[in-house]
Amino acid sequence: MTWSISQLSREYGVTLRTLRHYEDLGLLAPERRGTTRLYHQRDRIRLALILRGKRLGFSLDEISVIVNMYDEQPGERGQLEFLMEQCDVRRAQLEQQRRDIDDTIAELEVVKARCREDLEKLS
Amino acid sequence: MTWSISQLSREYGVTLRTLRHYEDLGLLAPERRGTTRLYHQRDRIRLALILRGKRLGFSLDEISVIVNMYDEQPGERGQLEFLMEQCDVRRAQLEQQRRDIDDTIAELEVVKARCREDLEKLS
DNA sequence: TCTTCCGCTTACGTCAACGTCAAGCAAGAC
DNA sequence: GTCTTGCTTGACGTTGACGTAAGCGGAAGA
Repeated sequence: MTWSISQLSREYGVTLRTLRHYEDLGLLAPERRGTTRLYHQRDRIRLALILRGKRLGFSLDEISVIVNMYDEQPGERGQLEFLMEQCDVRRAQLEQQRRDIDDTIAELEVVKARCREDLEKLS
Repeated sequence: MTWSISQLSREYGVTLRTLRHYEDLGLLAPERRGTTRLYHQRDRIRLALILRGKRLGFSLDEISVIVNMYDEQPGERGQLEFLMEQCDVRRAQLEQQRRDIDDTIAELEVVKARCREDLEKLS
């Protein structure tokens, strides 16, 4: 099962340009039948990872690091230790982000409560 | 108690240019003593909100909307309802982000576990 | 055969979020 | 006085993440 560039584009809500751009950056590497791109399941998974990274506000460079972490081959000791370190760094960053999110949600609820009060005074 | 631009800059780890840029966009509005900027507590709070928004990956335009939500005056019914709606929209977005974070953290743990296994095989 | 879709590459354009000078003012140190 | 330090306002430069043509190729339908 493979997909064309426009099928993938429609399905994930991104433009053709975007998909080609990600390829230029080495984030995607679809098969080629002649010059035409053929996307496999592994490309879809990568794309999903990329888009999730974007929703989290990471740059494509950072995303590149992250998605490549998922399919590293075993490698040598130093590299493995570096990879684990990177995991921890990302994790710390993500947990900070989650705290930020919780704080923001809490504050939004305060704003809403104030709105409700003001609305009641108006009626 | 007030702060100069370079004090604020040092404290929050942003450049002078950035602070002036935020002012150009209407995100900050420090007092002026002559031409010199004087930042008050309210400016510090706003800056903290802005930076938190950035950590969450929002654009300065979006951040502008959010921080201005915090200090809207009561206003009329339509506006209040719109504001509450905006709160819900943001909240939904933030909750999606939290799910993304949790998924990513879980996957990072998988990567780390694989690393640990590979390391053990090496020793 | 002609046109109409895809799809391809090349390349310049754009927008956000600043970076990076340049040039100038004002106040305190020497 | 002048030198340094800190602040100011332009204004052009840069980087990331694409947008937007322009121009071409191949397959498929009228």
